[in-house]
Amino acid sequence: MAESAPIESAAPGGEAARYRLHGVERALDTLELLAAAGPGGMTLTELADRISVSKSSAFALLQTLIGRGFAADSGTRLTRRYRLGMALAKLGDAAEVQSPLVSMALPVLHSLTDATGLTTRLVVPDGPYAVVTARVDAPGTVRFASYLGKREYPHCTSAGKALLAALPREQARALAVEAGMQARTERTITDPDALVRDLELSAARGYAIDDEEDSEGVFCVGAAIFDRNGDRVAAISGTGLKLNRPTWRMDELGLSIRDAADQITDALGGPSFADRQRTMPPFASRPGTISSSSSTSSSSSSSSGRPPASGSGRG
Amino acid sequence: MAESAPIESAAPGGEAARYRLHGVERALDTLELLAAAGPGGMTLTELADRISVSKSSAFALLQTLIGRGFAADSGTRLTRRYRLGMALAKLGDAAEVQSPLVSMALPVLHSLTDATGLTTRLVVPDGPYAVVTARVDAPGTVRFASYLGKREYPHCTSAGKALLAALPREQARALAVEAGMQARTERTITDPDALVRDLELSAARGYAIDDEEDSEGVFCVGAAIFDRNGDRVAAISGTGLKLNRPTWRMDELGLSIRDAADQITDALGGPSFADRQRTMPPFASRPGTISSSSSTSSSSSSSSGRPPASGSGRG
DNA sequence: CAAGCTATTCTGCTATACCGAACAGTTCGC
DNA sequence: GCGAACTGTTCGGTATAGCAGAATAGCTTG
Repeated sequence: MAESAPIESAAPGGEAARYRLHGVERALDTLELLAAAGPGGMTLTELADRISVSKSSAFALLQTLIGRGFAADSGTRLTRRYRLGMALAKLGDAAEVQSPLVSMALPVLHSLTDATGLTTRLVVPDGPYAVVTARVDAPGTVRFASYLGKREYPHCTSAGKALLAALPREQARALAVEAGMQARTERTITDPDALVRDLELSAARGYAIDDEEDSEGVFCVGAAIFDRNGDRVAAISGTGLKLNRPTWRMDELGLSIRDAADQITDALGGPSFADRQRTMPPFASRPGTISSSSSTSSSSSSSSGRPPASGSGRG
Repeated sequence: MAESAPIESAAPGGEAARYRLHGVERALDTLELLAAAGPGGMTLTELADRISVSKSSAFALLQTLIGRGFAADSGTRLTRRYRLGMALAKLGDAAEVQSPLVSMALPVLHSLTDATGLTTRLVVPDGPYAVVTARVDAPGTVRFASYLGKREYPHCTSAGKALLAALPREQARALAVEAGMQARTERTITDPDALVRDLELSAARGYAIDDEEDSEGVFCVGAAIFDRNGDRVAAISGTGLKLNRPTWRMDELGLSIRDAADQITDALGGPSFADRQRTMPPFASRPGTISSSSSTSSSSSSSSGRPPASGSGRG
């Protein structure tokens, strides 16, 4: 309609996506939507609605995905529901192996779980949050519900606090406030000043503790991982039931976690705990400009590793 | 390393591909190619060659995948290599949860590993082979290299033999021969008649044993899982080091594996070991009229496409 | 038995995403 | 130190891939 005017689509917002394939994006949308749908799966019309395409397009999409094992269907014509296919399990497994960070962390997590009996996790920062990237379940007993990709709060989880404690004080405070500092249990720290004091302690000893602050009866301890620039790139944490575990025991576990994190930091060429204590005063405000964000190198979204609208989003 | 022979069986479609989206298929090709590339990843031109598209198309494809976290790149302009992204780990995790079979099997595998100290796996049949679909690593010691999607041989692995032993005699024999019955160690059974005798024993006791037949120093025991039609749909297996483990111990473990498999079979509404012994004589040739292969659903290509000339009999 | 939902099939039009070729860096060979 | 040769990146024209919309078929409900 009207003049085609192929001039500059002038898309408001990010134009970092110059070479983006429309159809492929829809397919990825579909996969993520199916993942979010849970075990129940979704119906075709529901999916077509959510990704804003016609039913016929969604149908073709699903046929393609199913033919390759990336999706699966069940039920009869009227009761049909679509879910993810097992081809993705294979790729997900390969992705973990191919990720340098995960492949280095997994053996450490395994031996940590063997030694302590805790469920251990690797998380990476995403804005204020910590997203679970790898996990090793503890044997026996209950399994903690932590699917990969889960976003944990910064103010009430050990991994979140470990990541915060590796930042300058003001920045850590700002991130925590940004995420809301919502009360999860009676012991959740909801006051920014109290949190800052807790982070100071965490930075000084090299590990953070969540003592039933995120979930009743559950504690966890976490420590950050640093790259060769001294920037925090991840954190590991160990989770267990508070039952029969006195407080002093958590500090003992904290040291194990800190050592394990240092193993990975060392493999990355980063500074050990002792190094960090020496070179950078714990939790201090770093001199100079803090934010440093706006550079927008934009050559490609590769090296930054940060998705366009990640940090401030949330809503 | 070590050409484990069975390469892809990915059905090129040929039929039922009426509503297939080309662009999406290329994206999925890319992902599977990257997965096969291993930790080293691939270069752009290499990938463009393998999927038969121009470099510019492959570039756009990768940009799209990277923008969504489905792929990742590293290195500088000339040293750049592409690999899978961590978004796939999240989806793979979700796919496991959504798969009814896997979600039922995982708790069983966990407790089996807890109880026996073995590394346990869930496999599903794919033609003559058994592909690993879920896995629980044993604590400590060595980890056995078994990525998800690995195809195991029918004639020299416990899971493969357990699946064969759930078929009519002639069909099992044909499948094993089709897969080659290649010698993997000195103890590998390479004679079809000897294998059939071993399968008869396996069917009678309800579990199969691989005693260093696939890998030196490694044993495993496996048992099949049946659906409500009495068809084998999967198998579970436990793997351990032969070291210090006498033969009679393997039979003890076999009973545990068989019981665990029966738990899953029961959840599926299938016949227990005792039921099977009663209704169907072990490893007998079924009368020709039984609709073993052609399952009822199969409306679309949902159930796995089997390679054309597989030994499914009936023509 | 009809109403109302579902997944499928079909067809034409348009914009999508291919290709080929030129550009721009970086690392080799000599 | 220069050029050859390889990488990834950019750009436009063009055919085709894949979109929307409506019509069909199947099942479940009242």
